[in-house]
Amino acid sequence: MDFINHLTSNNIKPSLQRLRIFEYLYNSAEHPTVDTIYSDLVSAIPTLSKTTVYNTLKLFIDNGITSTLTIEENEVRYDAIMEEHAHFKCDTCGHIYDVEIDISTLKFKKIKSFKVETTNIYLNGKCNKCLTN
Amino acid sequence: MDFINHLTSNNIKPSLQRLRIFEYLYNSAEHPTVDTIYSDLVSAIPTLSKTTVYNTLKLFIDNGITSTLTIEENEVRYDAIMEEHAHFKCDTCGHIYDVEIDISTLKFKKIKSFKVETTNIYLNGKCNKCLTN
DNA sequence: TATAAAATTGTAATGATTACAAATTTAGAA
DNA sequence: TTCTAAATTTGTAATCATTACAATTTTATA
Ligand SMILES: [Mn+2]
Ligand SMILES: [Mn+2]
Ligand SMILES: [Zn+2]
Ligand SMILES: [Zn+2]
Repeated sequence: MDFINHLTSNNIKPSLQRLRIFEYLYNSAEHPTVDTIYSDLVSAIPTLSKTTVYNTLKLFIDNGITSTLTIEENEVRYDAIMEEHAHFKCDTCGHIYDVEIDISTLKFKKIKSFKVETTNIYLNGKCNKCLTN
Repeated sequence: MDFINHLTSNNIKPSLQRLRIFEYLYNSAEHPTVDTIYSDLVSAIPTLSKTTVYNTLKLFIDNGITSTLTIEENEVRYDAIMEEHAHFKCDTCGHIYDVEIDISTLKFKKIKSFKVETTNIYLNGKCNKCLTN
């Protein structure tokens, strides 16, 4: 993944902050919150402001290279993987897993006349790690 | 629907406030927010406090007769229909529709070893009303 | 270099939710 | 019925994530 090119080709000027934030988000499997992103990056960018993290994520979202996850109310999480997938949150360890899903298998009744643009699927339960412990 | 019996059989003493809040929620198709619930009921119960609305909804959730909807971040919505169904939010008119869905048709890859306990499905798009206008 | 635009930063404001203690209501014993 | 304790409701203050906004810094370009 060429991050500079990815930002540039999505009309985002690749400043240091934007690059680091996107790299972090893309490489993290954690679907981090703003606080986590800020905490983990502030040592590498000592001048970083939390406002910049908010601003930057909003920019990413507006330009279609990041999406939000509200699997749990009161905590917004961010995801730089834009390919269609669902999310599974383990009630025990709290980890959020990506789940591959074929949305075409979803059979809705009675909404043929609606135009569905996005589909969000959130699962809760116990992951295999927690089940075998 | 016998509301008093519904509350009682779920270990909730049916006070006036609890009854009115549950009735309102059950009869509303709007998936209302705390603010809407409070605003719409305060004329009928002039002493009603917003804290009571929060407390009561938490009680309903803990006792399994209400669930939350976080289809949009920054606004929590409530639903007294506990039968499995998905939600569709129209981007144009903002209305949230119930959508019948057969979750058994969902085909996940690679999570056979996970134990899925709840499934939340949120759709966004345009409803037929807004499409034909 | 000089200037304007863009980006970043820090602080204050907002708004939803929660904490908590006081007031009121309810239920049961005497 | 009257008294007392528990349950419920209420109002206010605290918390915390997010947003607004103005000041500062950086970048681009003439
Ligand atoms: Mn993901
Ligand atoms: Mn519903
Ligand atoms: Zn787990
Ligand atoms: Zn509509």
